[in-house]
Amino acid sequence: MTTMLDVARRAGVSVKTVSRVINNEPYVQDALRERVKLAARDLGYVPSASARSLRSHRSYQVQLISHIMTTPYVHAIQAGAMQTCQAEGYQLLVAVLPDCDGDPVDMFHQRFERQMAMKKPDGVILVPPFADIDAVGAWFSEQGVAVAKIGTQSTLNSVLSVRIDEFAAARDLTMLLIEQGHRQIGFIRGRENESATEERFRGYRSALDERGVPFKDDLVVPGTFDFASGVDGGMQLLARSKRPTAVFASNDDMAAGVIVAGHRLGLVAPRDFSIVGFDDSAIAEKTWPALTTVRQPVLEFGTVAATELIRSFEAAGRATDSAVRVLDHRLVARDSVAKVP
Amino acid sequence: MTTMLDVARRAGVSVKTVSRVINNEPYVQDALRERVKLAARDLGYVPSASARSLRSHRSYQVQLISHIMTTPYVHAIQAGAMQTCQAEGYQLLVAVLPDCDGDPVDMFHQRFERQMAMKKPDGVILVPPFADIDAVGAWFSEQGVAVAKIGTQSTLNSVLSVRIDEFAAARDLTMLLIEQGHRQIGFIRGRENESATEERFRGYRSALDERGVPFKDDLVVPGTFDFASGVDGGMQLLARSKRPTAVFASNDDMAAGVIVAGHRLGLVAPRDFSIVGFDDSAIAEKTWPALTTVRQPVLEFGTVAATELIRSFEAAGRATDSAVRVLDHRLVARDSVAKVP
DNA sequence: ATCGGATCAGACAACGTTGTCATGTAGAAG
DNA sequence: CTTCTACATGACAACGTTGTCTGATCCGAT
Repeated sequence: MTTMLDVARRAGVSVKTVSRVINNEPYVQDALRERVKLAARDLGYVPSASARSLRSHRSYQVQLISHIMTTPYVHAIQAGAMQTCQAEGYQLLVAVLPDCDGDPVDMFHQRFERQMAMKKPDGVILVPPFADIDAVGAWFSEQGVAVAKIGTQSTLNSVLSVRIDEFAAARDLTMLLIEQGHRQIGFIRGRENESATEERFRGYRSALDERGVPFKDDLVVPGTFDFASGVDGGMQLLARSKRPTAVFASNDDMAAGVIVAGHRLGLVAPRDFSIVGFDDSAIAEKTWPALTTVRQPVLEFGTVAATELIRSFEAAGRATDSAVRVLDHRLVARDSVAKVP
Repeated sequence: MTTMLDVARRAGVSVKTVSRVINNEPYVQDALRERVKLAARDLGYVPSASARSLRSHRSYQVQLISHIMTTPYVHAIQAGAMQTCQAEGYQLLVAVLPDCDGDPVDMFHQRFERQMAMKKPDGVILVPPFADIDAVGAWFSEQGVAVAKIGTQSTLNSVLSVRIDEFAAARDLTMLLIEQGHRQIGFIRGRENESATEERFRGYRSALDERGVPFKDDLVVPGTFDFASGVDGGMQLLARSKRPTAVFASNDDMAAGVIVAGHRLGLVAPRDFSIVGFDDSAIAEKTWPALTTVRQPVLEFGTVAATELIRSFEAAGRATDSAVRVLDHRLVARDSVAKVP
């Protein structure tokens, strides 16, 4: 293994100068800088991450923390974050905290205290539902770790938040249904205690109100963002004698469930009922009919979060500006919505 | 931050003794061992990963390398591997190598040489298509990194391989179709140059031969394991005047595509044609009809690979036994297959 | 009593980098 | 011509752990 010392000898300078060149520090003359770079390239020198982080107390690692790993939403965020991390010379660590009851903050404390001490990540990316628990973000902040939250409304000081305007998106989507003549629109909620659930519902209600469509309590059923709960919700809504003409499922997986529920009842979308999802995840174009939905730039969530995070501790001296990045959403009209006859 | 020195002082021993206790090395008396453990617990001591790996030349990291991050197959493997790594005190790093032409070995060399030098992972997990390129596995082996390959037939010396018997699984699935009276069975292949593609095809052919069903060349169409290619393949097979009565798609995503292709042609499964997939991935139960398929224990692939990997460098002295782990598959009969009228 | 081996514990150096401080140089200001 | 400042470089220690080596103790066998 070639070390800084080897490079230093080859370039005829001290190790410290090599270090300065490698880390782009000032106070090295251009000619010398070039000589060192050349020597490093010649020898195929690569800095040792462990030595570097041992000495500098920085890990060059970003930790992504999620509840579950097998949802396309989390997956896409991971893909985006990884892309950025790789490009910037950071490493993305992925951790999953499985379900467990009790205080989430305690859980985090217990689970991450050890890891934080071992290998303090420079930053963490939090996705829902953790992003929605202020105390979790606050805890990491206290530990001196930069925090980026994804998809949440809740904004905390000194914490970056990346999301779309879920309210507006849900409102747009509902408007589309109303414009097609629907006035009986069922709604399947997401997991409770997540801001997305509430925002999407607010958007739905707002569109109703705005267009003078009466809101009916019994058209709203609970859900948990997963396929099975979509089937349940779909059965509840579609089995009625006077069933809604359209269903707004709070995400695509649940919307796929509603389609299946329809089939079980002998109903085919969009002939017998219209259905919309949310997220534009992979399944949205794999169902029949393909889902009309609203696209979140999920991959971009990941890249933006990672980029801002890295920027924030790269410029360590500057104050951590708690920014909120609201990215654009986009309505994706496919085949699951039809005009009311 | 509390260090070994703090623990040593508190327990009244030398740092080296603390090190021995922490790493479960022999030659420490039980009483002393307990005293040290107590002191460590009292102080909330956690070893520093960077110092440890700087000195011991081990990273306590396992690297998962995949082609693409957004497939449920890779995802499940990641989830399994992570689970094990977390439990064993290792960290799972995830890297994605996007498409690019040229020699894959060159690509790996270029992309990982730097990372290998910086933070030599103790082991790597390779998934298809990389698992199928012997030279890639060999390269890592040469670098002194333990290698585990997933889902590939190709076995290399001193490399662990975790998979199911794809041939037998495909054979079973085809048998099921034949038993339902199908004799015109279309087949959609996977990506070429992956052993899974060939093995599944071999299984299909073998079942045909065994039951005396004539094999027809024109019933086999190409595919790439993704949804869109399933739609294409489905269109090719089902649009014919004399269409097959069943289709074997080499994975579930493509099978979902065939269902959609059917709809486009006005055909409904399983009434107008039967369809089977492969993998039992998440989408298999989200389609209508739900897919009959064969389940690969993908999550277990991850856990087994990680476990064996860790075991292998934990017992560094022992010879690296190049094992092949063949896990059990299971036929999952859902609703996409019907008897031939 | 003496020896030999197994067991136990500690002193010390080393891993490869970066932070601190000291030193040297050149140009500007007095 | 001196003094000051800004820029350039290097010597050295330190980060927290583990590998190596040496020494001490204990037991049973000579």
